[in-house]
Amino acid sequence: MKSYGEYIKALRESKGLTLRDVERQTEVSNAYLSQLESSKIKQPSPTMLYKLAELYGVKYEVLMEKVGYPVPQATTSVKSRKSEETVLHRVGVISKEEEMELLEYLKFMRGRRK
Amino acid sequence: MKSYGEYIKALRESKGLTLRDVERQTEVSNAYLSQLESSKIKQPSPTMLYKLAELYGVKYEVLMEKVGYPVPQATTSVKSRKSEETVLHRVGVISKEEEMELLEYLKFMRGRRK
DNA sequence: CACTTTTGCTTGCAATACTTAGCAATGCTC
DNA sequence: GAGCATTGCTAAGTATTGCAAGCAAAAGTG
Repeated sequence: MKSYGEYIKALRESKGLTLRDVERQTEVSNAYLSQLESSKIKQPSPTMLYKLAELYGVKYEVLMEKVGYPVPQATTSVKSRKSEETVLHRVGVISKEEEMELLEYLKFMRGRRK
Repeated sequence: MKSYGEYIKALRESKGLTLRDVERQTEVSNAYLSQLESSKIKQPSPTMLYKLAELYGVKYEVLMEKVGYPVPQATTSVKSRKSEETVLHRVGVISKEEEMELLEYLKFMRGRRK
């Protein structure tokens, strides 16, 4: 498996850009870019990856994955979509009584706010 | 806008977990968790956020966004969730603020009952 | 060839993520 | 109430991110 460094280096070169070109357009120092391309940085920040993704025209998630971060939509294989985000799922099982009470409270909240 | 710290703190408390409970289940030190909950860490790593998202049953992207990282699908604020057939959804779209408050209230409800 | 500019890279250095150790306050058990 | 465990938190330490400065090799330019 290719290191993420080789990957982003290939991207840059395919666009015919120098490290300093990229520095100008992304505000990331050429020194740091160089370290990135040789995979010397273990955990580059998402912000950095985003800037590069934008400039190179690749998906942000792809870089995230290359670096080894967990990626939202597990592009890799099957992800059980079990944890759909619903408020109910977040707080765990809710009894009927609790549910009723929460609904009451939500109603109250909304009435109050307006 | 509520800080990300308050948000994840509310999540933990709504589940009735202590910092050391979370430490055991996520391998993240309770000291660090405490710092996270008071937003003392400016850029917590995606890996950390992922662990918390898993444990708390929240979408990874939501935490990423709260922290201020770019998110693949720039889903800002309200975001209508896909209509799940949960009671809360029947009531309509729930904003982040409302969600926060509901979590608080659920915590209160549960504490009261025992 | 001289001389300048451009290129990728390395070397400190400040900032900060994350941990281990330990504290004060609260809660439990007898 | 004494003794012990649990709670959240801070302090101090280590490691890593990201930058500014500067270097040697390569590439113009005359």
